[in-house]
Amino acid sequence: MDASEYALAFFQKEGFHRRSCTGCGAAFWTLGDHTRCQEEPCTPYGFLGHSPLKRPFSADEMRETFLGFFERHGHTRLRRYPTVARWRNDVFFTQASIYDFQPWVTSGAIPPPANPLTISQPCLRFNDLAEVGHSGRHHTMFEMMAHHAFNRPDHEVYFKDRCTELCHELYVSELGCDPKLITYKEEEWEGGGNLGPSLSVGILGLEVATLVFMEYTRDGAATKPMPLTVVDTGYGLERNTWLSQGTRSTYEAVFGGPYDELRRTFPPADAAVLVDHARALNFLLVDGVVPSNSKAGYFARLVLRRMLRVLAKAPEAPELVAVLDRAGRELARVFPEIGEHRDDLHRVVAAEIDRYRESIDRARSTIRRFEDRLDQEHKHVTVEDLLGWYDSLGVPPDVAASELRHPPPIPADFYRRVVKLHEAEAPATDYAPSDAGAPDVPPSVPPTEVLYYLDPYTENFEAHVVHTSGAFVVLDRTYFYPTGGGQVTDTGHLDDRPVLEVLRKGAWVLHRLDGASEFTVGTRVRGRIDTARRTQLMQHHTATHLLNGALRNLLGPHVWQAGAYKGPEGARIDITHYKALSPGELREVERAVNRVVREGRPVKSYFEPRNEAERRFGFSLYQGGAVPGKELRIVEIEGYDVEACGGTHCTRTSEVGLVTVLNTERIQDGIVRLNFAAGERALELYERQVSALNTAARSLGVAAEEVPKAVERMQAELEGARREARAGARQDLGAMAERLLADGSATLTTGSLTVTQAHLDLDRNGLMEVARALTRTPDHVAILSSEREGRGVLFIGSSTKRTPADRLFARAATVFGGRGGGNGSAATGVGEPGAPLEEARALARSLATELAGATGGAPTP
RNA sequence: GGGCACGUAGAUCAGCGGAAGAUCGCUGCUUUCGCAAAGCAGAGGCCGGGGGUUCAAAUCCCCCCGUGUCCA
Repeated sequence: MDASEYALAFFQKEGFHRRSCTGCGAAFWTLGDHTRCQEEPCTPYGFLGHSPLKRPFSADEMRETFLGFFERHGHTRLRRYPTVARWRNDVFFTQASIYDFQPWVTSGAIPPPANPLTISQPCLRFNDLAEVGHSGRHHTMFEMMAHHAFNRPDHEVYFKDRCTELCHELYVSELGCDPKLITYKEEEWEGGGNLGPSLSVGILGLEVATLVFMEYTRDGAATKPMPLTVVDTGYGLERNTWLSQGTRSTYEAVFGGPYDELRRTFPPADAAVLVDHARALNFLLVDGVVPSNSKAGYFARLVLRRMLRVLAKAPEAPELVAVLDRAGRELARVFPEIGEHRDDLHRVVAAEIDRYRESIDRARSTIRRFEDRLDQEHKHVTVEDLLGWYDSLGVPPDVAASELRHPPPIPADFYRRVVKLHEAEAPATDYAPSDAGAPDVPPSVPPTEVLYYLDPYTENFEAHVVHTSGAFVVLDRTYFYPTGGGQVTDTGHLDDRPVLEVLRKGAWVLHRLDGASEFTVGTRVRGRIDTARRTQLMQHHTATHLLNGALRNLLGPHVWQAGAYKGPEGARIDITHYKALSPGELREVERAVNRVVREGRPVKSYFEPRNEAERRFGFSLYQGGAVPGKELRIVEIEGYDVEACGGTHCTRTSEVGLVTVLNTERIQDGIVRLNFAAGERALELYERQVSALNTAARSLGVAAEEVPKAVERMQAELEGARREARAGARQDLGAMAERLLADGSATLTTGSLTVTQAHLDLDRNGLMEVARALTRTPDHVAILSSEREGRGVLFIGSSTKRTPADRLFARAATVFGGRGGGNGSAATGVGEPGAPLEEARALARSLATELAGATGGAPTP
């Protein structure tokens, strides 16, 4: 990046000079006479014990000071966004304040909620999990304080100069830092296809802030200016609080009381892990993450289990919920939503703790059995075994070792070796935009005016064609609803041409026809919506909100919508929940929903400023994901459910008609899916089910209500009959064996050995059963053959070691030709077509009598 | 999203190419005034589902389904 990028007028005016750090070589700006940038490792921490700021700040004070400062300087204060980045599918968590505005605001698709703005955004990062507690400054959850500005060519808010000036003023005037202590280090920033200059702000060894200026887009090797430039700053709340206090670690500075209390029982590193994880878990849970084995839920499980493991180290340790609660109370002062869900949060945590205990108990017994087996072979458990158990059973190595009589030493790099186990695996799939397949629209085309919010019942309208591309048509205005928010596309007609699909791309709505568009730009067209389909979609969408509301009421506020689909044939909603729904819960939900349907409550859809809406309804608004923009579209079912939603809805709940939940399934750990239908479709399905039930009742000859009982009875009968048949067959085969024994021509007794041989009309299993019956007595050899599909089948059983069945078979096989084998007590095989079965049996028999130490008579047929 | 482990009797599990097992629980009998206990006898299995390989599959291979776990 060109050095001129950093030659800010602000630096010139204030008299900063540019130096090259003798440590890392990077260029930096300063008012002081530093030869090195004021960041670790070039400069060691110099604030421990004596802070450069005017006074120590608590975390709450620091946050308020920061936000207040930027408010006074023309910024709008925003409430935090959820820590779970539901509006993005490339990441699970909000990892920086700018994530709140990606991709829609930063790409220019949607205006920012305020401009400029300031926010303190709780962020979650799990990459340095192992460092937490040890480094003194790593956290899984931290707050990124920030001021952002979004500049359009026609509306410049501020950029490098003003941003740096604000930052400098914050530290110097507001926080009382000696201006000579601050260095601004030049750094190139690049991410997400964008790049720009950035300044890293260092004070006495600590990087306290980063100022990033998103200015260019990467286009291969070349770069081009962005139409929208972005000021992206980040000031770590924890670091700045630490700076102001100069304590040994950030944990003491930030966590105060809860940390000190835990220090009475735990060493510093463990106490830090507990307070850090407790804070992260509070946010995760309140934002609707249910612990599970994959995706976002796994991280909740991970931190929860780590807490349990740390707590297990001390016998007098508090309960996990107590630690969680203590952290929650601190947070609730600033984030009231955390205090509101306490009881529900406890239920979720209790369920997860139970699961962990069960899981460990299971693993323990597996480990014990494994060692028992090894003992018999005089072997011991290896480190590889421990790794395997951690990976597949989830037993931490110390727990496993405590279970073993001869544990291997646990290597220090155990967890690094676990990571190695996973190195060769395929990476997670990438972000795929939802408008795939739609062509780009030139920016000169005026944005589409969407009318479906004005009146969702409109069937016919007129509009002008403003752009066409292949089969796609863009109108100046449209009532067609494009696929989005889980609601599928409208269909209908433009003049006589069928509209198969409607997509949203940026500011435009694209109508896909059944073939190349022949419309010319400027033509007036008549649009007609397929209203039967649209009505069904609206019913499904409103029913989705009703279900969501009912589920949250019944199960608790940990229930969040984790996905939804509203099609013409049916709909589904996925919710976060820690166990499968019982039939009773399901019935209750269905009843509650249909009661609200019958009540005919108004469904109000309106736009409202986001801060106002958030203040009134809280974060549960964002069931479908956080929606950027100054204004939110609110869909409110009076007294029941409120969500930010872009879909089309009925205006009264009674229009939904009927909601029937078809079934539920646990689609993954922590997520339950409800398949349902509403309106016409629900009736249709209902009718179909009733008619199926009636048909079944008729053929069973019982009343409809009796069908379950009748089926149960039939199943029991069937089971009994099958058992009888099996017993009968066995008896028949037993009788056949009796007859063979009674038939002198089939058996031959030589000394103590009895040989029975015969050709029967049975399959291999039949031969086996007869042989089994015959060899129930000791010193018995059974040589049985049959023919199946033109090939001879031979089965030999022996109840004495003197005449091993496999040896007898091997002898028979010399003429039999086929392949087969077995063991001492049973052997079987299939012969070549036309093999002499009789001779084969005779050979086996003569060997048997020979082995029994006696001479046999002539073979009998 | 990916890796690994596991699905066998009501429960917990063994068996890992050659005729489905153990322990507990259950039923009956013996013993007892009765219970507990002991002894004996017995019932109880689509070896998760579907394909394939093989003379032969609970066992080996592939694909599903379910559960657990680790890693993103």
